[in-house]
Amino acid sequence: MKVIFKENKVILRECDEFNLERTFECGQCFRWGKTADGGYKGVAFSKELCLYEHGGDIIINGAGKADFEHIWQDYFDLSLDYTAVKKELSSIHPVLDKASAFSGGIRILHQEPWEALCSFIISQNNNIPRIKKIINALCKNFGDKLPSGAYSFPSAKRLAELSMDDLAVIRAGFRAKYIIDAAQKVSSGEIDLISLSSLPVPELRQVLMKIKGVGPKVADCTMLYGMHRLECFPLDVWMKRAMEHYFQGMTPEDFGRYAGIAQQYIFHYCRSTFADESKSA
DNA sequence: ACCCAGGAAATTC
DNA sequence: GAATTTCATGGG
Repeated sequence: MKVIFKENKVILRECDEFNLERTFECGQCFRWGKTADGGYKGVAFSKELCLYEHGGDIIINGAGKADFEHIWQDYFDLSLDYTAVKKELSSIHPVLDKASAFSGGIRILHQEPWEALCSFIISQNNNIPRIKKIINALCKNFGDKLPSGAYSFPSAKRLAELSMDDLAVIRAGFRAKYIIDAAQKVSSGEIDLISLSSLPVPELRQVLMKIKGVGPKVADCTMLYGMHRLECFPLDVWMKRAMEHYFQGMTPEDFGRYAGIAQQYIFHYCRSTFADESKSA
């Protein structure tokens, strides 16, 4: 991959395995959306960015060299060779081979730990359009206004000050008390997401689950999407179905060090396949 | 009116 | 302890 810096723009040439739509719409993040001109715009690390695919290049609009090297290279996981990852996954199971080939271009974003934790608490027993709506309201009401007019994701410290009444405007329902508990534990230092993120996965999972509203699934999503622990394999209703259908007798550990990427490939594959079945039925 | 939504806590058996 | 019910809210 070649990286070209141009004013406030970064161009990625010969960047394999980066499909914007699949990466942003696969359910790992909730603050990116398609623009009228076919790009994807979103906010992360309190900065707004817009990406385009153009003639085989990826164009990152709104980032200079410093931010690219400090934030976005890591955020978009650009140093991992996904072609090699796919090859490694393909040999684990025939269906995974199929799912990997089908779902090329998905990258696991390295989001901020607090944003991932908070977002996946909100995601429980919920659907993606409404998750996005709630998070959007959360940012608009309690985040900081950026120069672009967009809003940052509010810090744990900011949310820890809020009462249930304050938080009612985001219409999070029963999840509101979980958000406040998480914000208090994180901002007080009782659960220090940064220093914890080097713990072994099983221990880290147990600590995260001390937060109200955080069970195994939310904990694993936080680790996978917010701490880049690629060996995590969140088991939701879709994945449980997939495990019964295609991977009987296998456990998340059987998917190896890139289990989280495998999980995304399988998720995308299953949803597309089942959606097609219901269309043709 | 009824059903479901990338779950987890509370309750019941 | 494992199975079931409840939890707010909005969209289809």
